[in-house]
Amino acid sequence: MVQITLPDGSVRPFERPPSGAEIAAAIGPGLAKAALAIRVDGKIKDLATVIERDAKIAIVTPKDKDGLDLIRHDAAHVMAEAVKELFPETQVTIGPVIENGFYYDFARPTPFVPEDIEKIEARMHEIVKRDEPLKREVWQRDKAVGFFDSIGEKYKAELIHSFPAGEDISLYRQGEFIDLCRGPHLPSTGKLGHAFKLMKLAGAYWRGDSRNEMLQRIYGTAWADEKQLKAYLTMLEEAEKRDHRRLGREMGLFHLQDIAPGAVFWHPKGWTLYRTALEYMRRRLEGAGYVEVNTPQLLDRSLWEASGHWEKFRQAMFTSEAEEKVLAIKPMNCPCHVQIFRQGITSYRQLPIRMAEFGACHRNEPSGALHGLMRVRAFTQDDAHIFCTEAQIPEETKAFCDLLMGVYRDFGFTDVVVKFSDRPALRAGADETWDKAEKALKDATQAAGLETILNPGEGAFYGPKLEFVLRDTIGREWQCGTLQVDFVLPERLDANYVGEDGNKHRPVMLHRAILGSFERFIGILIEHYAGKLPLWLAPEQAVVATITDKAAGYAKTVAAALKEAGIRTVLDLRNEKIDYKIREHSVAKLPLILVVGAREAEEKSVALRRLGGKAQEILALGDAVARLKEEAAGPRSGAA
RNA sequence: GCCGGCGUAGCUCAGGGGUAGAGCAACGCAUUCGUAAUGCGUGGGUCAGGGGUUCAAAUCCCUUCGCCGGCACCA
Repeated sequence: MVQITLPDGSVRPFERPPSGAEIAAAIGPGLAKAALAIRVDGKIKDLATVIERDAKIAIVTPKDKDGLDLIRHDAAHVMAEAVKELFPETQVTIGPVIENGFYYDFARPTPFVPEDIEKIEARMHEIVKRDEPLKREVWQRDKAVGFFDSIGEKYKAELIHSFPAGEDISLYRQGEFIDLCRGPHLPSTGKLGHAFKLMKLAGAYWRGDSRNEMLQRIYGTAWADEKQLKAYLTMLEEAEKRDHRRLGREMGLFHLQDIAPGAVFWHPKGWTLYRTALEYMRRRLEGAGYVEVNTPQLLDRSLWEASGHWEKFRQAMFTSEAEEKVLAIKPMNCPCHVQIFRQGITSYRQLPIRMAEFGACHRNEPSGALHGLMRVRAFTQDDAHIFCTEAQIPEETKAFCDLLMGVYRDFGFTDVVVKFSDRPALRAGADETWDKAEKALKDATQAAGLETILNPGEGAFYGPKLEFVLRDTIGREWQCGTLQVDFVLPERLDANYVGEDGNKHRPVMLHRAILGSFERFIGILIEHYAGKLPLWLAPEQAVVATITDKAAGYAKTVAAALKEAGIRTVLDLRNEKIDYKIREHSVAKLPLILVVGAREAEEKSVALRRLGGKAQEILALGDAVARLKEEAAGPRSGAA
């Protein structure tokens, strides 16, 4: 007698040890049909698993997150089976579940071409129709290695070699195809259903190492039903519509050009947006007790040798020559800031010094990494270095976290994940120093009311760091802010201050940024808002559009009044129908349209229409200006 | 950097050995209009760059550059 406890707490006795499928059938025929796997005391197993003793179980269906993962995992296996049938010379390697789908990496002498993908997908649907049962088999390790070697699957054999010795190996058989896999799996290929689609073809290195051979990866997406699949595909289309590269062009913000890979040509509107963000940051930093500096672009090689960049980051640095000297274009501002710190003698009374620079940096990013504004070679950071004593780390960190969260809020981001990266295996500095630095960072984030996720061993070699990740409207994550504790650079570049005791001491440097690079952050803003920027950031905030020439004189008065109030205003006096003008300015995502015709000119009013809205609001000119001035001024928090 | 795809007018794209095309945009003329596209007309090209095959190349081949999707990288 086996007692099976169901999720609702009820207990069912079975005469003989039942399989998962039998339990599902005992509960009901609907569930039996939907059943994909069984959860036994919290662990997912094949539906065929026989439950030998009393247990708490749950039947896994496509509605579970786990069930969906099973579907995706099986989709990968079915794809591998399809590939083996169509292209028998191909070797299979690994095929995991990923967010929204799955992939499988294949090894073959010639890469797949896009038409192959269609054939593979069609074959997958056939395999689902065949409804092949999946059977788990447990093999001895040596036998498994021998088997995979014998059928020419050397990657699988290599995988088994990397598994712990003495462990039995599980294989799953479906039709003619047999694959190394931990499982669990669906009972048969028919359970996969047809809500999947192969998405893209890509190269990927074996075991993620660029020294290894490149495999052919096929990505796919898979869902519990057609409706979910369609929703996902629609979401991808929506994401494409908010692509900052497309919107940047459509809205006339910037362009990129072959003659300057990884560098941005900012057009007037884009530059206005950039400046608005920069001036906002400048105001916030001033309010938070920072001083702003500006340092050279080209610096002698000797500085970079001293800082350690020449040794570690040479390949990412652009260099130039002048009179037989090698100069490097700065990839970072920090060594320059230490130079300013070193001028004259600094007293402990002056610390902390918060030194900010909107410094233009260049990094020679690999060509394949470049991506619109998100990954560029020339960029400007909202960079600052806080020179302080060890004792000041907690309060400076707390103050920084507060400032950062306020800034994100003002830009419209409230969902922020904080990652805490602690000491890496290879590091500089004594363990006691690390203890102090890590504790200080952690305490300070707590004091600032922030939860952190541990990122073990991912700190910089010179100190622990915090990383601030924003989540945008459609759920994507962007790492923007950072705070790094650095004991090394002050040492290498010989920065000192005179302490209370009259002796020389090393300051600690906190490297910190909130937006990261302006280029990238503006890209994120564009995508977050799908181009519909909040009023205070919009490059053109208002347009005054006339209905007839008769209102032109008055329209000029209205535009002048708005400009006088500091609102970025354009005037549209063109001889076009008002429908045309409204459509054009709406497509351009201009937040405020003020329509004026004979009636408004007569009454000294405006008809205000907001982007996306249908209704118009008739306001007296003076009221409109006063109200819009207030709205367009932007966030007030922390303003200096 | 690596694998695959792509590069034709400002944008979106058709054309695939024999005179370079469309829509939108731009420009001109007419229209003076009440909340998401008025009509007619005009101009616009090193078919990414270089080399080759051919009587003839946007088209076929080689190569360089750039872009796109991944991978690796992201100090």
